Amino acid sequence: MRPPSRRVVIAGIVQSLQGILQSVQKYSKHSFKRFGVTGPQVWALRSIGGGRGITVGQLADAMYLHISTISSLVDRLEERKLVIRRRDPRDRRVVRLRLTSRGRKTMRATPPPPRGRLPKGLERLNGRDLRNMQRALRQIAGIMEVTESKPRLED
Amino acid sequence: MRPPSRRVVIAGIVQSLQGILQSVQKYSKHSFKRFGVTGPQVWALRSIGGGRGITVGQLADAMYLHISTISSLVDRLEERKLVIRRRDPRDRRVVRLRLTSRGRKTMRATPPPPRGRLPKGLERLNGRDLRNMQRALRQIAGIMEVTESKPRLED
DNA sequence: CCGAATTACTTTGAATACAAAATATATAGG
DNA sequence: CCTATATATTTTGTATTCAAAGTAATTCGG
Repeated sequence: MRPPSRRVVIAGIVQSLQGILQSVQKYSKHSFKRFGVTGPQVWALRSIGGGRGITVGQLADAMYLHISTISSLVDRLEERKLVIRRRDPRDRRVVRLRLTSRGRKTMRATPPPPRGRLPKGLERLNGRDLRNMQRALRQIAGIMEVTESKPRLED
Repeated sequence: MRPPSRRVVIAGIVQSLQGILQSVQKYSKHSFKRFGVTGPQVWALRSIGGGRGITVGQLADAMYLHISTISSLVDRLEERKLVIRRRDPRDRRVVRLRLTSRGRKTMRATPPPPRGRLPKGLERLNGRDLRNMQRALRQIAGIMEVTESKPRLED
């Protein structure tokens, strides 16, 4: 039993990545059918959570998404009475978000979405695996020429 | 100078992955501004290529996308006179796709999109890095619980 | 204190992506 | 032959995503 050829390894890598990209969408559809909320919506509910009034911009940072994406996502959550928008009286440019009781119930009922699950899952890996993973992803990012979006290290 | 903490490494990993996911879209926007075709469109042009009449279903397989996604993508390519749809006379359910001369010109003028660029980029890595990468992506896929979409190894 | 710049968010517009329903054609069974 | 089933594609509907333009509120410089 000889080791897999470079070609096979490369094909496997491309496929894994494709699978990761799609698992996000697959989860989303499945979640919508079962619980009535999509993946990003679940993720947003969890990010808003019990905290008292995360802002739209903070939510965008937390989810690594464009503010306008969050804005329309929140529109839908608000339509479904899962979230409430409230202008901050001190700085009236700011909108603060809170879960309704329905929102909290939905949040508790739905399993965490793939992207939300990742950090916790990584906790269980050892340091060596983590460093390898970081290296690998940086290499991929380099090949795909990612322009470092937001260099915030928060440590 | 102490080594980065686990937290920082994990944050870095999540960010890299997010960056990879987004680089696809970023490239697409950039490509559209510069060349008038988006990433998936470039990828489709290349997949159709010089071959004589790939079908819509085959293109969906090649790009790992849903047929309906391809159908509307081809709509846009056809509107812009980059592609021609032609019903197969033998089996009139089948639609075969070809590039127009404009389509070929556009294909040659645009750089390959991220997802198309990945396999070639990986060629330049050494075996150790490739194996590490495969391991890393499998771990991530495991955490995200990817349901193996299409087990086609083509080797 | 007032205009300019900045900040926070929303709106608009377009592409991508999937699923489900609809359409059209082909094949198989009786 | 004709109906049922299968296959290939399109259509419809919704969500996600980004960028750019627009709106409203705050802050800063003179």
